[in-house]
Amino acid sequence: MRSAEFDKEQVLRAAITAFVSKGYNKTSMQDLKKATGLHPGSIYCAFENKQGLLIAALEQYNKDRAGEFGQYFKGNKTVLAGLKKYLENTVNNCAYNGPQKVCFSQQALSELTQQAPAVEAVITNNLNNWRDGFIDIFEQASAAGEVDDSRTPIQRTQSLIMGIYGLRTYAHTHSSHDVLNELALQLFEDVCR
Amino acid sequence: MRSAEFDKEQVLRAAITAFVSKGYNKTSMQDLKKATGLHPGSIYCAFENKQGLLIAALEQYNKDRAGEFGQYFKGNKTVLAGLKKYLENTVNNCAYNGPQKVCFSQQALSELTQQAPAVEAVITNNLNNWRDGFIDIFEQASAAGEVDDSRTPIQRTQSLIMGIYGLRTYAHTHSSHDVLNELALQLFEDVCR
DNA sequence: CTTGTATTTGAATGATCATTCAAGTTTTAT
DNA sequence: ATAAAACTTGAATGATCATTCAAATACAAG
Repeated sequence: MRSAEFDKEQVLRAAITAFVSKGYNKTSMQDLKKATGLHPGSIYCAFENKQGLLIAALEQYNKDRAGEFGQYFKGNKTVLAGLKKYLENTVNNCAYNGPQKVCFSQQALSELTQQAPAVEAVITNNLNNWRDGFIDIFEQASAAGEVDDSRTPIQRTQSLIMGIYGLRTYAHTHSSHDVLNELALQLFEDVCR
Repeated sequence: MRSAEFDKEQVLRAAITAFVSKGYNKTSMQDLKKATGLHPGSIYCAFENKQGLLIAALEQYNKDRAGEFGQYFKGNKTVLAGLKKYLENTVNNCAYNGPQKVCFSQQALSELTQQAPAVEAVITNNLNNWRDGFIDIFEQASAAGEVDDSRTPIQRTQSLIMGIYGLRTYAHTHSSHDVLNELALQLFEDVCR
């Protein structure tokens, strides 16, 4: 009996950074060793294999993002003001030149779609949680009369998520902060109209 | 002096299918040999290396898509009717379960962003051509009075492209034909409003 | 302190991969 | 017909990779 010497959250966040910067397939165990400080054997002892580390990292990412999500919807006059802030933050992340530019879940989804069911399951779970958060937001906005009932919270959420996906992909080629801001604002209007 | 024995377009289309089904990194030369019928040496003789084949394939894809693009905007009563058809086709491709589900350019962009400048340049060129096509469409629509001038053709194009990116990504997890259709219709309305 | 158990280490393993190359084949030009 | 040039073949090469493993280390319980 002996407990692990490393801090799991710290290791997983380091792994996330490594995976995001090169993509899953191009990130070698050596890269992960450098990033996490864990030797290959330790990684296998703790996470079974490389894919297990990816799954654990995706789960950590989900946890982190879920916590972040709540922050944007506390202490605002209106629910929609929180959504606007959330979108501004998304734009800033997209326009920022460096790692973490993309969403880890979205990146992994693009790379591993239809290739690793276990990974896809975790990602789908992540995205469903995210979606449920937005549905809740739009239900609140609807109850507060901030949006009318011409579209259901689910419909608005679907359009919003689609828009955010698109915004992130758009940023891959055109990362002008101004254009992205304009697009995000238009998305906000279209979704809340 | 001797001309190549293979049909270049045919080879490149086979390569596209191979790349799309596994992603660039996971597609081995053996996979490409099987898909194209070309031995490794021939591929290197004709395309320099694997990345050269990818670039040639992306250029072929661009050509094919450019031809396809025009088809959707010929013989319609209105310009916007053509756009609607185009979006319907996009939905069908997304909902279709199999290879070619995703856009080759978009897939390669996600996988190789900030890792292969030569590849990124070709993709950016592809996407710029695509964008210019839409700008032209919206200028026609504007001239014909099908859309007002509350937004410029460029702005409408940016929102449309963002939406299509999002639609394709959305389809990765939720490929219900009905939901995608609804999303596409809403996108159409938002962009043409 | 001792023993059992779990983790860590880091080199070894075997597979896979992109690329090269020398020999063979086909075409073109003379 | 002959030679030169270009393409094809497919095995060889060397690098890289995920994974394994045996030895070393550290912890917990008795």
